[in-house]
Amino acid sequence: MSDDKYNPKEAEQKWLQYWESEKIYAFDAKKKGKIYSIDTPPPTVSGKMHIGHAFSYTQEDVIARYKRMCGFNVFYPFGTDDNGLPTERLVEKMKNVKGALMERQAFIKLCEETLKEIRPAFVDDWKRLGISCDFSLFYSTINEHCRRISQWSFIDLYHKGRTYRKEAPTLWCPECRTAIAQAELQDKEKQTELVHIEVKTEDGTPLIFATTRPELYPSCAGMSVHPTDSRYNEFVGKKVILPLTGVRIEVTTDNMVDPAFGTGVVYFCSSGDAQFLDWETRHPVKNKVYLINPDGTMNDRAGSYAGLTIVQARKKIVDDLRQLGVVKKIESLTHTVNAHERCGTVVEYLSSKQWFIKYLDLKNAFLELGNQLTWHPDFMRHRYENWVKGLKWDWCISRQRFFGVPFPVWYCKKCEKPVVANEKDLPLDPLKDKPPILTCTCGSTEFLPEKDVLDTWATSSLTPMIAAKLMEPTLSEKIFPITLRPQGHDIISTWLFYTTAKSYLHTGQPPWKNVAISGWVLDPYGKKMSKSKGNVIAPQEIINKYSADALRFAAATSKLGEDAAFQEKDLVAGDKFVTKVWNASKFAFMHLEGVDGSEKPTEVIDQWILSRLSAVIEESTEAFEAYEYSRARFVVERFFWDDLCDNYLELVKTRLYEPKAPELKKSAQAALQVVLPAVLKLMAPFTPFITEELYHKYLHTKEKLPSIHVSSWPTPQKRDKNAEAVGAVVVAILAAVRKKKSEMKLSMKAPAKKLVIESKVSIASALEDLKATCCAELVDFGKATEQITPDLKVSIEL
RNA sequence: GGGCCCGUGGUCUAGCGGUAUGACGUCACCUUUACACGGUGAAGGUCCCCGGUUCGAAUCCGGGCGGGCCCACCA
Repeated sequence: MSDDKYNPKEAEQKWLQYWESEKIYAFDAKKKGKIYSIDTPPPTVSGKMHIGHAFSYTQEDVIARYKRMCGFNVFYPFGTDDNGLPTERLVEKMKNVKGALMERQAFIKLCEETLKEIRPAFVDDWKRLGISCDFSLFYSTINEHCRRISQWSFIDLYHKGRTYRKEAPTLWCPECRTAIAQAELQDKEKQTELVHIEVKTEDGTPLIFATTRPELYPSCAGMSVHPTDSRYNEFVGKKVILPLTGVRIEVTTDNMVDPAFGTGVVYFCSSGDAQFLDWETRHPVKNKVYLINPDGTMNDRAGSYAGLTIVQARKKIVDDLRQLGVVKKIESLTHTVNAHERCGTVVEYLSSKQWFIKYLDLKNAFLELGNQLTWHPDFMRHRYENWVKGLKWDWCISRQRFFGVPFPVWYCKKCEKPVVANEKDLPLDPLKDKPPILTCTCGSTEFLPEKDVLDTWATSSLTPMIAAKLMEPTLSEKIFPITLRPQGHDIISTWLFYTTAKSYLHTGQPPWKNVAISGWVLDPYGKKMSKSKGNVIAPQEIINKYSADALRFAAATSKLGEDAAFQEKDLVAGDKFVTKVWNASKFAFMHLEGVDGSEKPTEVIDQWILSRLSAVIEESTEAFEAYEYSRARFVVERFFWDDLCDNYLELVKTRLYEPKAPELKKSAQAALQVVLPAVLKLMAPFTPFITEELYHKYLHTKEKLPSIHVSSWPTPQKRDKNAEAVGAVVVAILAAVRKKKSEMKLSMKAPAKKLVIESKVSIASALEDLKATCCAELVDFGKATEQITPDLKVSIEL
């Protein structure tokens, strides 16, 4: 027995299979009582699980396991997000194709097949972590179930008057050739040139403006200066003539002009320009000119620049202006521009027809909804509020892509009136299916299908409903609103906000009760991990090198909402913990053979450890209830290592091996048979594999449950303050003796000739245990010399 | 420019009103019948800086400095 060792590789595989085959984590639809439901984040199928996933999914799983042991019927589904642009990009890369150049249905089929091929291995990474999802409650955001709900959502909002279709300047990605939403923007540092161009008024006075976007020059609509800028007073209200195009425009004033930037003169254009949209609200332009094509090239209205890319056009226009002698200066400039987060391309604003969800009028309602949520940690609510307050656009939900949920919409060929599908026919594809009516109100019988697909967020913002509706209606009503939404702070402005918005629009309620926001995993130096920096740590390799338990142990060190630098030493610590639990259990259960439960803890040291255990159960439970799993892990680990292993087990060894009377051993057994199982259970949410192994090895026959993970969370007993006080003094004396022996470079087994104790707390009841552990030959109570604590002095003679 | 978070021994971290927790690393010692993947001990800290509140501050308040994230601006 003593040389048997724990092999995590074998054991973890064994338990993974066991949990799955025995359906340990299955949601019990028939069970009565309280449900704890989780809106599990569906990871985007894009390669592999990364270390950030490994940490955050562990953190939510720890909570799920705790709740399950507390008796909740835990509803913990698992989904994958494999809809839309990210999948298209992945498939294009894997299969070396371009969606835009393929036949539409062939590309969709290729996406579906590719997903089918890679999904199982992808999901396996999550299973390997030991998360306790019910994997039979599975969804993919592109499957029928999700398409149905996603299309229903659109129709519901359409009938509620919350969707509209409009031709308007929209954020546009020229690389992906689709409209995108505000939330999909990312900052990008860019090196560019600020070109100073001279124009003249009608009477010939020169005026110089500076721009980073000279390619938009053909659509120049006006110029502004700051109203208090004395340099330009004389220009206000006058017209200037643009060289090259000959267009006359008026100089106006605008408070938004920064006199210190460039020359203090702003020119604004009626196309491809974020600034214009803002300027236009104050300086209306009658004839807008859009210069840029959906693919990022210049169109016919750009005259001789037609067909050039934006970058080419910029160069050519500057060259042409230079030949006219009006380019006065070119400065280089680094500035931040908006780029599409999926591909990094600088976005443009293009006028196109798109579907929107109208919600800018609901900011206050969204803020109120955010208030109704319990945030873990609380300060994360500011991120949400900040985002809601800063919303400027309605939500553009149409995407000019292929692999996504189709809009359930057709248009009358004659009057363009949209025709929306019936709910009972969902899911459908207007490119394949017929509209629900034969004749439009205008009399026409011809309809055109909508070709656009829905924004992926339009579907993933429905996950609470998608999850709940995996169950039959009466049950899904109990599951919704979901108890917990776990997610990262990077997607508060997308996933969290959109989900809240949709829930409000459909139901008027918040989608969840709690949100738990996990932090990032940074590299050991505190920098963000990225493939380009080469500092990525693969969780699969970590699990192979250590174990899933060790990885989870490390993941549970960082608090919710806090970024944590990845430290390999945390894995070493996890590994050591697993070994230590194994050995301590082996020791304890070896001495518990033959117990019948009639043993009573009569010795004060045994009462001490039991009382300490109760204190730890209280602390751990309290921490878990506040979603502070890291504190829960910390207190249990300290109790286990310090109180239990280093002190208690040493203090009772003599009584266990060579008891002076049988009752003395029985008293220790009475404590051990409570403490060890409790520690295993307190640690089960963190290290589910080793605790399951030990449960089956030693406790299964007694409790007769199929798994420690469906056993009950320990309950604290009444504390024994006297025993706790005695225990604390005994531990302090033991430490003093150990220190002395260590200073003398002696073995801990070296005898102590004499020990004198001067303590305000009487420790007479623990004397035999202390004496044996210190190997003291003689113990006296009386005046001692060495101050240990204010209430304790000892003298040690070796 | 606005908001939020953070700043503790070499490194990471706990504590968040009574001068400091643990891990890793370093050093010394101990083969003690659960564990050498161990045990015992040691060295190592102006708790970012300056004010204030308080009998007392790492902990609360104000102001700096430094780092990070989100948002806005960027002609």
